[in-house]
Amino acid sequence: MKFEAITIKDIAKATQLSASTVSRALRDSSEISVETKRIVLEYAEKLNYKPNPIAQSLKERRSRTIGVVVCEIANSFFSQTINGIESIAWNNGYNVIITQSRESFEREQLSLRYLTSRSVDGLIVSVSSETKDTSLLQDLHIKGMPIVFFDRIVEEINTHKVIVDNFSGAYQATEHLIKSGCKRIALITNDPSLSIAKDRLAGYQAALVKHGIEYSDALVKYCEQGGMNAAEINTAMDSLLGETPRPDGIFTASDKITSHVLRNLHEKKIAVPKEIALVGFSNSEVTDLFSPALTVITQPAFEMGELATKLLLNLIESKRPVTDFETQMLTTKLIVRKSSNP
Amino acid sequence: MKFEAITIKDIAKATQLSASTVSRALRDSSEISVETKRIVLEYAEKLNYKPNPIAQSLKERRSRTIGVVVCEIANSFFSQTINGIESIAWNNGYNVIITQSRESFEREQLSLRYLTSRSVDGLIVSVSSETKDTSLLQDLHIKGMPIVFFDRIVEEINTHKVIVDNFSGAYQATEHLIKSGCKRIALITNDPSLSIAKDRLAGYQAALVKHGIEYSDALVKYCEQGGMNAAEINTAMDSLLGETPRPDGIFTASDKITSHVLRNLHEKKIAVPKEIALVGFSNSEVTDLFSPALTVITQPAFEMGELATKLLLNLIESKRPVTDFETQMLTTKLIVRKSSNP
DNA sequence: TTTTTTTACGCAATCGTTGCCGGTAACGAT
DNA sequence: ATCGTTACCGGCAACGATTGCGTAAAAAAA
Repeated sequence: MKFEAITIKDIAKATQLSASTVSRALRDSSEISVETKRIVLEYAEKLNYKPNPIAQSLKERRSRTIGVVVCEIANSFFSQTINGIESIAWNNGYNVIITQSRESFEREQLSLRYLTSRSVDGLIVSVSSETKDTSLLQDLHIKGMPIVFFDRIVEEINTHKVIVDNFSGAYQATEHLIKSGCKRIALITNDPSLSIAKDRLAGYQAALVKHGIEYSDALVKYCEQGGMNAAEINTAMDSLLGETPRPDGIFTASDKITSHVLRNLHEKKIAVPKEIALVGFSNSEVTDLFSPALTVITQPAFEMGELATKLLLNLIESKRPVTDFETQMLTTKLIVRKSSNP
Repeated sequence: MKFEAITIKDIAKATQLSASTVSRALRDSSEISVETKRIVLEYAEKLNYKPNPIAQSLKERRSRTIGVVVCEIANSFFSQTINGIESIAWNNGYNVIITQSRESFEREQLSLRYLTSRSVDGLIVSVSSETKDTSLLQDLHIKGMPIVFFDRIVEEINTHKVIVDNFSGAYQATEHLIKSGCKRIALITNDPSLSIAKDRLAGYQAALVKHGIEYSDALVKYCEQGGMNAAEINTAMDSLLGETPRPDGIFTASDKITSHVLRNLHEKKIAVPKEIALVGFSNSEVTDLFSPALTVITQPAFEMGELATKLLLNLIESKRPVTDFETQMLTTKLIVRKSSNP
């Protein structure tokens, strides 16, 4: 079952012209007479001719397609980012192919290989929490593949990056918990190898220091799979709740972790915020409906997607190799709700 | 800035063979000697050769790409469906291009034109709530473009379809509200032109009839934009709450509508389920955390995506035109929680 | 040894589009 | 009459991979 589109040759045959003339007429070349152009355009219009982008890609050695690698589409932050990416890409005639690693290094590698073999013109990447080995990305970067990182960036690769001020976001969240009266604040975050985990940990620590609270390793839990499975978070919670004195506040550093932690607290019938206050990174649009309504740090996800795409298109369409890369840092927003208000 | 991949010609030059021989060696043709194959394969392996899919597409007149049109990625139901679509597509060496209409007919048309001009091999579509004119889709279908509809299907086009049993889902939900003691049950649903809205309305009505409750038009509200903006839902709610006697139960027929309605009830400080019970279609993974925990009808979104893709691949890879189409109907699941338990 | 068959490879065309070169006709200038 | 210009258009080649056809050399059969 095939869907046959009409080609330049069809128009050439019908108009008794050569393919090259038709091509030029369609591209409004000055070498073609007005009359010929009229005939060709009329015919093309009638048959609803659309140039075959595959043939164009082959000829121009570019696909007008960008590849996106995120860990999970069904995650508010990333789906919002993707919206931003698509909006800019579409406006510039670019196509977007989305892949997800589901926090698996192996799947990420497969995605990258797939996308590059599919001849994408550039990549927008947020790495998985399993990704320690960045050699493939390095390789692609060196070979000239335009890459923009966002959110979970790879520090050692020098290219455009889009992030939020994770340090200050975490600082704000932690400070807010302190000001709400919490004395022992736990942090549950992603794998420590991730850039965002490092920055958020630093912000958390800085807020503690600032307010004269002693930092304790025992109150910081890392989730290697970033909350993909509940078990990981439950283990972390069990450990935290075993501490004496028990934490009276938890700062969670990702969407999934935040909701899993709240669920865990519900299951254990621990009152939020009365017994334990909760503040978390989350871009979900329904956290105001949670029980209790969640205090969250949100990221300008859509804007991040837009920005990353603009930067990528700059790279792709730059005539000469770019060596001057920038890291754009946007700001987070703290939305105070009940979960942090004992 | 260009990323140059290695081609068959590079291998040909290096091995002193012709491009055709290299091609045949790579495809393990019997016309090529074992020794030559070894040399070629070794070299290809060393340089990490990957055939250029664009060139292959041009030659084979297929892109191994499927286009997806949904109204919104950042919606649990659709993002889960997309996960299902991608999993099957990838396993079969197919690429997925996702587009969103955001409930706009115009954007949907643009998406369809874009995808077909991009030479996708087939389409998976869930139409927008604005879509009354299906002529473009009809046209594509007639011209031989393989199409599979899911969720919001187009009844008048005869092709494969994947849906859930919306009638019985709505029936269950409504009956559950009745059994929970509700006497006046309102329905807030999508634009009535949508297939799912019709089926869900019918299920709602059937449950009322079955239990001897009179149906009233005043208790049914349609949201043309399917809950894309809160205003639409607030208007519907104001109207419903103005009824006397006021509804004591609401059945909401989509993800977005459900959360907007709950938010509206919160704002109006109406106790759920005490004053008004709430049951809604939702595939969000956090409705158990809502205040109160939501009773929901969930759909097997991932499976729907998988199934739709399998059906589409059947169409695409079928040698002869397919005339025998099927409509696969999966079942919904009612998850009872607090919001319906006065 | 001669003829036939088999093996193993190259040539050229193809997919749709476009850049480059070349060619022709018309026209004015010399 | 000859040359140069300009306007307009066609042919060829190429992008990378694939394939039908042709053919030299090697092997087998006569």
